[in-house]
Amino acid sequence: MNQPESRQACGPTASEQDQRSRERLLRAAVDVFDRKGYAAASVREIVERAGITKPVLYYHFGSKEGILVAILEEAARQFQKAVTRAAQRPGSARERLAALCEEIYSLFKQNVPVVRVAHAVYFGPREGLPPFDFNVFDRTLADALHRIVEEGMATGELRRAPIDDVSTLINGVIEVCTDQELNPHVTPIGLDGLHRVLNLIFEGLVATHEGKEN
Amino acid sequence: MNQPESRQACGPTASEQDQRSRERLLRAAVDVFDRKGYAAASVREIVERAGITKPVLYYHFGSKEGILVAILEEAARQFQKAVTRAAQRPGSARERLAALCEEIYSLFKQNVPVVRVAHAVYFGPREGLPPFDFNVFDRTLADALHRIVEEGMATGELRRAPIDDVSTLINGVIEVCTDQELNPHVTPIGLDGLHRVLNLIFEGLVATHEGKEN
DNA sequence: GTCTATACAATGATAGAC
DNA sequence: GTCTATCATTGTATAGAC
Repeated sequence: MNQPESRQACGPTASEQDQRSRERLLRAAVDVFDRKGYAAASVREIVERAGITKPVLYYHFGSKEGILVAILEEAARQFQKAVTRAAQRPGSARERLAALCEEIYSLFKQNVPVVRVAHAVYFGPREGLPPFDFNVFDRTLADALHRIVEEGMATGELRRAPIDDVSTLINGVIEVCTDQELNPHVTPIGLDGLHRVLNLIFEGLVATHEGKEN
Repeated sequence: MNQPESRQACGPTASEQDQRSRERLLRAAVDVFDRKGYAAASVREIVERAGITKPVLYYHFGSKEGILVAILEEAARQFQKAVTRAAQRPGSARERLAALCEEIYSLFKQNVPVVRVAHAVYFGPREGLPPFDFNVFDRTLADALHRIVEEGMATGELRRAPIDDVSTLINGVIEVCTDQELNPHVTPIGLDGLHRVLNLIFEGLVATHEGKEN
């Protein structure tokens, strides 16, 4: 995999060819898993779409499950990177929460097929699960949310309330907006809509706030 | 199916036996679809679990897909019934929205396996879909939400805002709470949590409301 | 590292008796 | 309406040559 490359430029190396096949397989697998579902996807269709043959897939990933795990691991890396990046931004709690939601929404919007595959596996059957820790997504997001909300309450910017409830609520906003991107029959609310909904929960839905102290 | 029953009570009728097999098959199918996923579920396992044989399944439902559609249709009926019942309740917009959320949450909580199956198919692969209108769920809920929110704004109880944004928000609260029931790794927020989160969005997250007029 | 050819298990569905 | 027995197809995975 990592052998030194002391050679002239005269066509693809063996390991370059290697990487190219790997990437083609990953792209093809995401596409087929997305359209057919993991269980109904056939190795035959994946390799045909990648323009190579079956043994190449088994050489690189060992099994059909192996290529799914590789996809999920890459998705988890991207997700953690995005959340970490957003969580480190400066500003008020409200700004930082909005930035976090925006970051995740954009990431999902740019990778809809992968997100659909991950979503399907996450909520999918409990028997026959691939060896992958699905809760990295939850934990990563929950930690970031918890930290920001806690600070927002400490500075008095946010109302006192159970932190986990607030996290759940923000989680719901992200979820409902991203889920709209996954469903082909629904017209997504978009980034603007996401911000409008966030404003709603910060300002509150009721018109008169006579009893808001606590 | 509906032949008259002019006979003494001396053991199960043919049509009674019929219904019994049908129900056993439906229960077994929900269980196996839930655990293995629709595509990975085998007819063999379903009929074994139901304690009957393959031809009985094909006699009643025609195909593996047919039994899935039957499950979804029954789920849609239950859902519409629950939403209609909740939407007709009296009270303030806030009370009615809470009642609607509670009704749906309770229905889902009492039928987790079926909901998981429906959820998986709803977000599942677009190719190989069963002949079923998945948007009955969306439309039923969206209509009910729209009506209540509209009335709440007309009476001045709720702040003026895009109705669809408010609907999306309530939708997100329902979604995030019910999704927690579907994921075995997460401890659900429960009915109390649902109400706390709803209170949060009605009252708003920010501590000081200096610019809350529109 | 990639190919051709194939092993072998499991699947959805049906024919025909009762 | 329910059974036994069976079919044709498709699936994942691999052996062995290059």
